[in-house]
Amino acid sequence: MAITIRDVADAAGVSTATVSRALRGLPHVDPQTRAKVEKVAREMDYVVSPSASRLASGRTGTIAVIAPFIARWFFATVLSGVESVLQSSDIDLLVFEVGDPATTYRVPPEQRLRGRVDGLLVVSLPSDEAAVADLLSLGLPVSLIGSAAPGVPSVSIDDVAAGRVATQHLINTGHERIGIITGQPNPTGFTPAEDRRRGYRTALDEAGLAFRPEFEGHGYFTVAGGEQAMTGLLALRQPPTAVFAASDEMGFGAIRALQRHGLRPGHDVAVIGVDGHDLSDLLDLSTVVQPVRDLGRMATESLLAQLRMPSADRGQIAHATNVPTTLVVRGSTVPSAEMPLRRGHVTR
Amino acid sequence: MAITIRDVADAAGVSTATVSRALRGLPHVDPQTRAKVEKVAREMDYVVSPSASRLASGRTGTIAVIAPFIARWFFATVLSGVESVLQSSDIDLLVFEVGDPATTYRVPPEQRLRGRVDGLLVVSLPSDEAAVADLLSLGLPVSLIGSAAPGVPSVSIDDVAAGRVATQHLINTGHERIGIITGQPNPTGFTPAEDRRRGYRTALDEAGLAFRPEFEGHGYFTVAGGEQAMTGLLALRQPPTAVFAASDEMGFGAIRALQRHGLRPGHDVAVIGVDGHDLSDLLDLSTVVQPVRDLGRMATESLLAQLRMPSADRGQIAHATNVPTTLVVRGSTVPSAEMPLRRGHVTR
DNA sequence: GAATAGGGTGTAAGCGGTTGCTGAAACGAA
DNA sequence: TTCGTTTCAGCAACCGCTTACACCCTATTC
Repeated sequence: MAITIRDVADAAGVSTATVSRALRGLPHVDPQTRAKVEKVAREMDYVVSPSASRLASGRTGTIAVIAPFIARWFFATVLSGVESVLQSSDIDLLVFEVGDPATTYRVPPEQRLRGRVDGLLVVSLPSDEAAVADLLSLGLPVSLIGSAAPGVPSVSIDDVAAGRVATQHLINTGHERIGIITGQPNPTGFTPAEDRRRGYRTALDEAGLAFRPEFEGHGYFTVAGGEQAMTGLLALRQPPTAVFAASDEMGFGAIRALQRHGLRPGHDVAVIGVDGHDLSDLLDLSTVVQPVRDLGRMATESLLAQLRMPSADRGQIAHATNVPTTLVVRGSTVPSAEMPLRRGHVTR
Repeated sequence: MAITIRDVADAAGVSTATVSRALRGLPHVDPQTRAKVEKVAREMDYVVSPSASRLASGRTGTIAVIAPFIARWFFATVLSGVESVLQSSDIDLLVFEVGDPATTYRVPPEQRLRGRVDGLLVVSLPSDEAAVADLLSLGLPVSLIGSAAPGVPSVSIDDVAAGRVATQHLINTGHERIGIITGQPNPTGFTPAEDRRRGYRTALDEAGLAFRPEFEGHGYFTVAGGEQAMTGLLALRQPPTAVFAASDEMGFGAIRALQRHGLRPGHDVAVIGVDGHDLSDLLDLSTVVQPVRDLGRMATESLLAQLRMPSADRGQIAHATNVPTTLVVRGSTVPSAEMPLRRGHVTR
C-alpha cells in the first residue's frame, strides 16, 4: 500500500539503514548519497511510518497537555501558546481534559499516558501531594504551568504577589472594607487560588486591616460562581466596598451581580481581577495581567529542552520560573470622572 | 525495562497470541483463560505498547482536530465537546492549529497526518475547493464541524437561517437601517460567514429593505475587529440604528464601540450576534445561540461511527447534520423599560 | 610502505504487538 | 464408534523502522 523505507532504499540503490540515516540528518552519510536519497524520497512522496519509528526508537515524538478544562479562557490560551511552539518542531500534541482540581481531577490513568508521550505539560496541577507523586511516578519529563511543585520545573506568576498587588490597589484607592472572591471553600483546590488569597491577606495585614471571614466568597473560578459570591457579599448588613476576585471570570460575575443590583462597578463597589482576560478591557475590569500565552510557550520550551538533553541530566533544571505581572487599572476600580461625551449621533 | 506481552504470556502460561486476544476481548478465548490472563496482566501492571500495537494493526487509535484557532471561544468549546466524547473511548486526541481560514490556513502537511491518525475532525474548513480536496486526498474518515462540503459528513447550524433570524428580529423590533458586521471583505473566508451574510440579505429582501454596501463592516471575527467595524459604521453620515454581528465576539466589539461613543446598546443602537458565547449574557447581548459543545460532540460521534464501520461503507454516511439554533433576546436589542431599582445599598 | 584512523555503507537483530493458519480437544450427530 | 463441527490455543510471519556491529576503503601518520 504505502511507500516504505525499503522501497526508497531500492529506488536509491542503498540500504534501508542509509535511507534512515540520510533522512534524519544523521552523520556518517556521504553528502551525495544523502542528496540522492532525499531526492528519491521526495519523488516517491515517502513519509516515515510514525508507529514503526516509535517502536524501533522508543521515542514517541509526542507530548501531552493535561488541563482541568479546555474551554475556559485561561486554559485555551495556554494551549494555544503550547501549540505555537510545537508548530515548528514536528512534535505532536495530545490533549487531556481532567476536570476540576478540587473534585474530579486525577492524573489520567497511567495507561493513557505510558508509552504514548515523551513528556507532560501539566496546567494547574492540584495542590495535592498524591497528584504530584502520580505524575512523577511516570518517570517522564514534566513541566508545570500556572502552578509550582518542589523538584519540578514550572512556569507561573507569583500568585501571592498578584493577590497582594490587586488588594493593595484597592487599599490605595481608599477602600477599607475589602472582600475576596476565591475558588473553593477549603484549600484543597490548586495552589494559585490559595496563593492569591494569601496575597490578599498579606496586603490587608500590611495595611492594618482585619481579615473578615464574612467578606470571603467562593466563586469556583466561573462567571456564574463569581456572580453568586458577589450576590452573597451584597446581602451582608455591611457589604464590602471593594472586592478582589481571584480571576477575571469571577470578576465578570461580580460585575454582573452589581449590575443586577443596580450598582455601578467602580462607583458603588470596586472590583479587580487576575488574568488579563481578553474581555476584561471590554468589561472595564481592572486586573492583574499575566502573560498566559507566554506561560504556555515557556513551559513548552522548557519541556523540549528537557527532551533534548540526556535523561541523566534532567534533574538539573527543576527550575521554577516566575514571570512578571502587570496591574492594569480600569473603570471597575477607578471610574473615569465623567461619562465620555456623546460623540456619535444616531437617530432612529 | 517495561513489561511486555511476552512477560504476561509466560506468567500466565499461554502464548502471546492468547494474551493479545484475551486482553482485547476478542472471541475464541476460554472464559477461564481470559480471566487468568486479565488477572496476571493486572498484577504485573501491564500496559500494551501503543507503538507496537499500531505498527502491527495499522490502526493508530488517534484522531486529530484541525482548527484555525484554539484560544477563541468557539473553537475551544468545540474542542471541549470533542474531548468529552473521547473520554470514554480510549482514543487519543491530537490538536492542530492552522490559523486564519482566509490567510494562513492550510491543511497541515500530509506528512504531519499520514499514518498518525485514523480520522479527522475539521473545524471551520475554509470555503475553498483546494482545502477540501487536500483533506479528502488523505483518504481518511473526516467529519466537519461548523461548515459543510458536498460529500463530507458535517455537523453545523443552518447559518443562512441564523443570519435571517437575527436580522428579522431587528426588523421586527422596528429597525429599517440595519448594518452588518461580517468577517473578511471578500468571500474567501469560510462558509458560515458567507451564509450568515446571505441570511441577512434575505431578511432585508423579504422586508423590502434595500441592502446598503456602506452598512457592511468587517470585523474578522474578533472583538477588536468588531469594535473597529462598528466605529466605522458610526462614522457614517446616517449610521444604522441596528447591527447584525456575525459572531458574538464581534458583537461585543460593537458594544464596546457604542460605549466609547457614549451610546447605549439597545437604546441608541441595537446589536445582535450569533454564537451564544458564555459572556453574551453578561454583556446583555441578544444572540442566535448555537449548541457549540454539541457540535463537537456530534461530529466526534459521527467520526467514531465511521471508524467502526468497514471502510467500504463509509461513503454512505456523508450526511450534513443541521442542528437547531435559538434566538435569545436581551437588552442589546430590547432594553428593559427601566433600569432595575437599586436593590442593594452600599456605603463607602 | 605499513599501520592506524575514520568515514561511509550494509547486515541483521530487534522493537512489541497482531493475526492468518494449523492443530488439538471437545462435543454432537449419525 | 466414527466423522464432522466447533472451540480454544499456539506458531510464526509479519508491521516498518532504528541501530549496534562489521566491513571495506581511503586518508593520514610515521
